[in-house]
Amino acid sequence: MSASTPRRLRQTGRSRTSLVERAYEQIKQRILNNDYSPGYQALEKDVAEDLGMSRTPVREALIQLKHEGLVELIPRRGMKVVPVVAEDMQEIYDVLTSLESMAAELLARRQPDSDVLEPMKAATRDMVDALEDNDLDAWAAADERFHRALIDLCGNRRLASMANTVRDQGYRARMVTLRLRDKPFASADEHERVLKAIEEGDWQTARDVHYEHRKRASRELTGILRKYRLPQL
Amino acid sequence: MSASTPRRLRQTGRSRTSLVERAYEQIKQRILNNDYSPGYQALEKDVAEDLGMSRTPVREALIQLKHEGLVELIPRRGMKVVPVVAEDMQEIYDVLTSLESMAAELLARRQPDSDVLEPMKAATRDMVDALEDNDLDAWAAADERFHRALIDLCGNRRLASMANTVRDQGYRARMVTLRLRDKPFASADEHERVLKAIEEGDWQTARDVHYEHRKRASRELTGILRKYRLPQL
DNA sequence: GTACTTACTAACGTATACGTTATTTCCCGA
DNA sequence: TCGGGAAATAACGTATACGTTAGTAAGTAC
Repeated sequence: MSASTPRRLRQTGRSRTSLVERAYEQIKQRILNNDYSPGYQALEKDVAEDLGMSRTPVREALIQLKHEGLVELIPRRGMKVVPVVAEDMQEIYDVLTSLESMAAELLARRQPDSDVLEPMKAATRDMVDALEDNDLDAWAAADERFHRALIDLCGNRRLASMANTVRDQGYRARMVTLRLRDKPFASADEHERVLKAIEEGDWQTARDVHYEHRKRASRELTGILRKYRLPQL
Repeated sequence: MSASTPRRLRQTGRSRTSLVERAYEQIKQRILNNDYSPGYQALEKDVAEDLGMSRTPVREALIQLKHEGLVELIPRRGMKVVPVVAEDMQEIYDVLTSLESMAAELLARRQPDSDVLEPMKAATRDMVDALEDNDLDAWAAADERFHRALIDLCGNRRLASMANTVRDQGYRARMVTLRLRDKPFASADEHERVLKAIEEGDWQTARDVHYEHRKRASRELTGILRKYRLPQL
């Protein structure tokens, strides 16, 4: 009523993104940034207030996030940020191994021009540089870029969408374990071997090397989760 | 008002499944059964009337179906059953090849007891019998059961969910092409080889044989789509 | 006759109201 | 004091109302 309560603050007119999209992005960001930690529960109403909108767009965004495995919807208890345990991480990495090695195969089969692969090459170079600078965050970002580029370039949109979804599920765990693991020296080298095979059109090798790359990452990650007894991420 | 218009017909009390779930199942069934053919468009309101409920649960069901790639949601035009063209089928089968061959590998690695594999064995036997009886529908159903069982038994729930989703996307095309292709003699034999490798714990062979199995099916299917110039399925 | 503008219509996006149901708390009895 | 039941509360599921926007058609001007 008073001047301090600006009711009807609705986005009049020029909103390019719907409230559902905004709710989706913001909730997802909060989960990935650990603002909503694993296990965090909140009622639809509270999330809606948090985001300054009504329950409806929040509900629709939550349905999507449920599909992506980031939240669980429990009647009368609201949404819950699903914790990822070691077993989940195993599942996630097995799917990533499967989909990404197929992506490497598909990309290699397409015999892409050298410049098409530039994003992957640049990401790999950045990984080497970041490791020399001892900048783990930069390394992780570059590693993320490599895998994202591989997926984006493979030409299979369904595969890309699924791989991105499942990669997001492991994002928090990768961030947490980043400083608990040994220096990731092997990755850039493996990336270069994948790139070489792709450039040569040797799709079997591209697939097999990437398969081993992800398997190794999986072993490392689940090993750390067990070693440090990390209950959930 | 009159006795012929039973207002408040709402599911009072004992509804075990929510309207959203019912909407989801029914719309999906109609799509897979071709009651809603590829390209079919309908407004939210019309679908809601069709199912005898309001727009809200229909909307929420449609959001899920959009995520599964079965419908597209176009503002002011309602939902559209997404047609699957040859290129989509290639994408679908590449993903299936990837995920299912990983499933075969995972299952083989687990060294399952022989009786665990019984659903897959029974399905394979049924395929042989159906082919002898010249019963293509029974063959397709048994083939479907084999692949579903493989996915269910592999132990990776994320992989299973994704594989099921993408398999549904190809369902209509498989049904349509069932009678356009040569008799599927090879499949049961390939299934038996996968089973043998799984039982022996030879996960590389299980993976590779299943990979080739799906690749072959993919070639056949996309070949038929091109040969018969099937525009969309 | 064609093109542009304007007005009307219809569908969706969002908010909100309402009824149902699950959960929790309190009270009573054993 | 503990357990069970009932009532109250709170959250969700669903329906519906409302406002915005896009699409369409008609009319006018050039």
